[in-house]
Amino acid sequence: MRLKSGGYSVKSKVIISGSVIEVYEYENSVYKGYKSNGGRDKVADDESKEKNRKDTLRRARQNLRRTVNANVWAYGERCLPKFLTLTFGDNVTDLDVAHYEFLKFIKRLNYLVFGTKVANLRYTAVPEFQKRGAVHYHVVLYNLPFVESKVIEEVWGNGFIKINKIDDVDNVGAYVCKYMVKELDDRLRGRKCYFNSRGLFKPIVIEDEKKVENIKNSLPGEKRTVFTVYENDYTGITIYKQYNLNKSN
DNA sequence: CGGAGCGGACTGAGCATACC
DNA sequence: GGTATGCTCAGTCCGCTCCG
Repeated sequence: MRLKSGGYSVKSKVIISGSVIEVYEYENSVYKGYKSNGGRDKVADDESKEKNRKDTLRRARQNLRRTVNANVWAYGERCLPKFLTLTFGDNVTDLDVAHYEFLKFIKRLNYLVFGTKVANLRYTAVPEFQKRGAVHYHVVLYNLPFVESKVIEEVWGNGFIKINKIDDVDNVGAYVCKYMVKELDDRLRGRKCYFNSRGLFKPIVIEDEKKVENIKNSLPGEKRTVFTVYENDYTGITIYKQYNLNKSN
């Protein structure tokens, strides 16, 4: 349905992130492509701020999950995805210092593996504060060929590392999200709570009514992992279903 | 010399935020 | 659920240093 503002309305939506397929069905049509006066022109009060932060964190987690699922296992048999945990030996608590070291590490590892300064390494990283206050990183490497963990530890050079291949996790995105800070930490206020390399695959969003219908009809019921109904101020009663084609029965 | 790695300048993608 | 805004930071290019 076209709207006079040039926008259109959507009743249902499908988002495909790798093997994970999400289906949204809205009670109220959702308008897209219209002009709104969103944006910022004043500072929110404390109560709104709290709400905004929770919103931000929820969305960040959602985007993180989708991005990871859209990229994991997307780079062929020879570059299977790996989990990497980077820990600082020294008690590095400053995010700027940590990020700086992290970026240098990515550059070195990229150079070692691909023999070029062009950034080929594809990754997603989530910083986390440990109990002792030190920063450490959970990284998903999407296209790293086999490298001995001893070598990676040398390249890191800031402490110890742990690397695992990812094989028996159905929903890697959800798994990584667990590492993302639960409550938005003050130390991460206004900062990125995860970051990606450029050039990653993006989740595919389908809004065309016929295509959505076709997909809905072809989804195998036994692969459904989530079914929830919730109410939202803007979409009304919303039905959410999630399928994972990797789900083992 | 040449490989490895750092860092500065520039640029644009995308994250956090605010509001509908 | 959506969009708009602001701005940080990741990628690129490339020159420099260090060190064998």
